[in-house]
Amino acid sequence: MAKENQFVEQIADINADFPQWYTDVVLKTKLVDYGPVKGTMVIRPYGYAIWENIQNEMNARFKKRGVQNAYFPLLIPMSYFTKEAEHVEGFAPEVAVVTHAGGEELAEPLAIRPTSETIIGTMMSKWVQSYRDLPLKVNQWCNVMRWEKTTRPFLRTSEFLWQEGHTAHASKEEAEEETFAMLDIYKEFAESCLAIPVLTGRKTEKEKFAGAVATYTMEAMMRDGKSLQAGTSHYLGQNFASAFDIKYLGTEGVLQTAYTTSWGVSTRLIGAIIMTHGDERGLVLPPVVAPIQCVIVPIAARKPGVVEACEALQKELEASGIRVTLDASDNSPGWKFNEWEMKGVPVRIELGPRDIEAGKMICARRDTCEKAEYALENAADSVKELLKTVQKDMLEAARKRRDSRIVYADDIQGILAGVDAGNFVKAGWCGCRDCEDKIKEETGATARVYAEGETAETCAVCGKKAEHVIIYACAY
RNA sequence: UGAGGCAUAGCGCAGUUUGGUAGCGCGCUUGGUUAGGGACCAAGAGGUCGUGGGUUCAAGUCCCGUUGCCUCAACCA
Repeated sequence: MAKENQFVEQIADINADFPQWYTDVVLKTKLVDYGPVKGTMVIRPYGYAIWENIQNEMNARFKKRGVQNAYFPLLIPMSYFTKEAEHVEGFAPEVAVVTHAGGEELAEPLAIRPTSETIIGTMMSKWVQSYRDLPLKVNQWCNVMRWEKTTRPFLRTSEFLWQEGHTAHASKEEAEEETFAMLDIYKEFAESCLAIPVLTGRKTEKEKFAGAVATYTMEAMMRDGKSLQAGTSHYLGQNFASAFDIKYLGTEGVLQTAYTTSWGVSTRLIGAIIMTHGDERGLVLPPVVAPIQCVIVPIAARKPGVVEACEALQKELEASGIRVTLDASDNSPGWKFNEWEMKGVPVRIELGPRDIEAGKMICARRDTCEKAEYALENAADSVKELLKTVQKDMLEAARKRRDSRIVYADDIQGILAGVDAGNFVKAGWCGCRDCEDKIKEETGATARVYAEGETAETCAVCGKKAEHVIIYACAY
């Protein structure tokens, strides 16, 4: 019992105090540390490795769609922002501005990018002359800065890392298709790599990106029932192309304005992984992006042959492409079990004299905490198979949790009761802004996304005919 | 930005009411022992008490300011 208590002291009880659990976990598993400037975080190697795995998976998908990586400057002339009216209004309050450099006040203040539509639009206008230059598809991995009031590691920080893709097209149809295709890629990525089931669809006018014609989102349900916007894809129409003069000569020899899109996901995805899969023992990382997929814990390491057997197994797993670590530290096996569980390593192998004697190993999976015996022969195949199973089961478990917590409501009390109980709530909406505002005001929930293809009789607020079904939830 | 809470060794805390030489547990270092869910013994190292000012013979403790963090609310990926 004393040992149980010791374990509990490490991180807050996930059921009793989820926000504290989150903070404890991200710090204690060494994903992040706080930076010296308010709202900044240091992404430590264990956290950054997750980001690198995310980047690798996404880059492969982007490149398949003909998107090339590039890099645009951090500093953007303030005047660029004023060219698109809605955009500047939306971002002005949170832009950090450089006013001095080289010991002098600058003639024109420079914005630290909160997003790069303006500078990329400017460059695109230079690069696009002919329909032959289209479509133009670039992506950049970079940092952006948004001066937020309240911050939390990964979920909301003053500076964060993301990718932002920007494309320009000759036609509306093509640009819209690109917008949807990227949303599909995000969804497929979230589900197959992060094991996070997402709801995708359009945002309301109130919730859309400043300057977009339409914003499409993927929303994920966190353990506490709140929704996290995990990625967005914007159809920008000709808003930015007009403002930044992205024009081309078409096949008819007529000058035309292009259509653009932008889309992004951020390090917030790491927060989504933590809050979707985490449990009372700490992190549970999906194998595809886990920095360490498998840890080998030697039992009775001093007995002859144990270390050698563990090293041989490590080599074998490494050779087959598994990210494996051998924990050869002096800590007791029990200590290591807890430590690696807190760090969310998907599969743990226990290997001791008994197992070696019998030609076996014990594999414990992190998602269910089940242990099972496997033959040491073909160990790499068994571990690979197990990692796949864990990945698949994590998605299924998350999907079940989420689906059991989507409810319907007819009125505002129903929405309030639903979100208070940690649900996503589907309800009819007449389409007017007043009703949307009223829900926010009275329930704290916001319209996360349109429920495509669903119908309802009446608006939950005003009782008039419902034009849409909306998924409401409290959001991060 | 509004309301509340917190800040003392790497981490978690006591000490503040009533001012009087800086404490505890874990971790860390060294040596020895250690088999499967946070091992044990022994000896050590480690703190200008967030920060600036004030009161006092004397401040972790009292007074004023300030910064950061946490929770809730408003704004946002």
